[in-house]
Amino acid sequence: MHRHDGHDACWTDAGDMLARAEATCRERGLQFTPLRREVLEAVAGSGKAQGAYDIAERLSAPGKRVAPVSVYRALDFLMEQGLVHRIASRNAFIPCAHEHAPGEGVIFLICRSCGAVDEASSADVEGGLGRTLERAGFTPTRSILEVEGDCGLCRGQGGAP
Amino acid sequence: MHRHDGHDACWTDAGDMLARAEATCRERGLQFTPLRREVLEAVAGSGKAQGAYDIAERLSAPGKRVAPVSVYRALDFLMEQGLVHRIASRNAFIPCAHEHAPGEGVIFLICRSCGAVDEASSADVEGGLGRTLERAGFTPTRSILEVEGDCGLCRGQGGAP
DNA sequence: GCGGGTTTGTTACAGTGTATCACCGCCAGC
DNA sequence: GCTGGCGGTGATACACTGTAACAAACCCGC
Repeated sequence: MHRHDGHDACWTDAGDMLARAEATCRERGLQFTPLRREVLEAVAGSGKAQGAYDIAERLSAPGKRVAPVSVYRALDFLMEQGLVHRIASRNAFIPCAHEHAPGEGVIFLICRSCGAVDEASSADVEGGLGRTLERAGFTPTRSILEVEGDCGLCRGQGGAP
Repeated sequence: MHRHDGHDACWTDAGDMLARAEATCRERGLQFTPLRREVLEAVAGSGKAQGAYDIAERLSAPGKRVAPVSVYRALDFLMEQGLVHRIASRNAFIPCAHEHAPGEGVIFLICRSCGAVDEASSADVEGGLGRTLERAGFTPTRSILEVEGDCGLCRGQGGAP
């Protein structure tokens, strides 16, 4: 399981992630274009989940506007490649913190104080969910599990920094 | 656990639900106003999850417009009372199909063919999730668990009706 | 009746996401 | 070299989702 080691060092190194993204795309014969790289950097640049419009604003500069629609396209691509996750309860995006086994479920732990999003996984939860779905006669294709609360660091500090 | 017994009879009787809503509000000293009743009926009237704007449109008639903002307020109230659930992955709302034990987690099973949303709960999943969160040092306040897939009926029929 | 709280109506607006078309760059094939 | 296709990007417009702010109506106890 992935654990916080500090509010600003929550994610794996940005360099690692970019290298992994590049490798993944090359391997699959897909283009890791400058825009896609910048969007991934922007998503990873903050410890928090980023909205598409936040990303667009962050990438825009006087004389170089990045439209939200471009950001959405890049995000769609990055999500398809499993490099970025979408947080449905926030309409926001986070970089994928690690490689997932194919089909492995992810649990998002969203801190309501500092806004950081941690990823966890649990065979325990998955097993229980699988059994529950089977009992219900339901064949899953995708599942979303998001938990809001207080991360250990924030609780220790008694609130947001 | 709640089970489908047909595409059009998925929910508990609308009458039951309205009676329950009325009782809940009376018991808590809250008003079950005509608007709130209509919104609850509209949410329950279709087997599918309804968007707020769909509900507004459905409640509007020539000469009597119901604005989305009013629907949102009614939905907020109904959600606070636990009479309606929000499906984060769809930005849509469904009636609560049964009484939940306080603090009990709910699993939403969303059929991608027929759009019906079933509710399930599982002590198994909750236990596993609780242990996982504890290991992560995370204190939960709210959790969302939504599974998309094919319900038994649709899979049996090989698709949407 | 009056004051105060709650509910609803109305308008305006912010935020989120998609459709559509045009343009560019690249590369295979002639 | 030219051309035609294809994926990526830019740009505009638009639909959908949700909230803020204020006014009017309503209800209830005094």
